[in-house]
Amino acid sequence: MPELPEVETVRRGLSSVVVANTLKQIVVRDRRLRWPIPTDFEDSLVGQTITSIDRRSKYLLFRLGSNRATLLAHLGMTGSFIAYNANDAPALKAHDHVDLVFANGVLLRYNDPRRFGSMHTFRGLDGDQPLLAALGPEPLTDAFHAAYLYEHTRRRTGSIKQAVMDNTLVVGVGNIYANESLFRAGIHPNRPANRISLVRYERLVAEIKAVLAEAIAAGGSTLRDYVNANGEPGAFQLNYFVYGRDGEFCKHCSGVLKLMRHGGRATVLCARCQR
DNA sequence: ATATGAGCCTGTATGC
DNA sequence: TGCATACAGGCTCATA
Repeated sequence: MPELPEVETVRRGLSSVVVANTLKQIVVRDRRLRWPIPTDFEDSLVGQTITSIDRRSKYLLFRLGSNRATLLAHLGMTGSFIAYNANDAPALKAHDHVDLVFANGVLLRYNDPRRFGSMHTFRGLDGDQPLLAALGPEPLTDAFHAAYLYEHTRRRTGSIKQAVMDNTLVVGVGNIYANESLFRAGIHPNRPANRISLVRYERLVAEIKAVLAEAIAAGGSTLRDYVNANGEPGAFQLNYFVYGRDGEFCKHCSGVLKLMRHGGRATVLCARCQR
């Protein structure tokens, strides 16, 4: 399940193979993603050159050369982009929904069993895109800092776990990294967001940045589906303190890790280390 | 502004 | 062995 580190790893891998290359052919086998792939999708891409790939939250933004447009893609829960040589690409598998074929022989294949991902092109500013307009700051930039988080949680009585996963507050912190950063910061996931001091927010922000940066450095986490642009898994799952470890021992105090739920999402915590 | 829950979707794991 | 069920959970949308 790609979160920010996984999407960033994909972005880097894809950039090295498609930037400065021109799209020759688009094959859409199934338009039914999170939203249907628009019928003008293929025409808006053929002949376009990728100038760069950016990331905003967990969205990939393929910048197109001549018409100042952008291909906006989201991997959802189970989406993957894998780069092949068009000559020796493997046989089609289930859920290979889209192929992007480049003039230099690169084939980008999008596979997404659960079809929670999305893909469409747009022209104009990112901020005019409804999917991007309301997003909070990027966690790895200076715009995301303790005072910001403190100020924007003064009226939030809901749990800190749900707050850090709210994309209007900060983007890119999914369930896994929310669990990990709260453990690392020693904050109980149930704690109301407006009952956390600025000092503790400084710790939390530092841990969110650290865990995301470490995960990117490890090539992301692979639990089941995630692979990078070369089809390879990440390694950060080996460094989890709490996620998926309920019933096991806390790596700090050896207490037994507890399972609870926030908004239907699994939360794992150490009740002794997190207050 | 904040909070909650439904719904999207299929593969995998579990229980009977 | 089959079948039913729960779960995984990022995201948007509707509702309060």
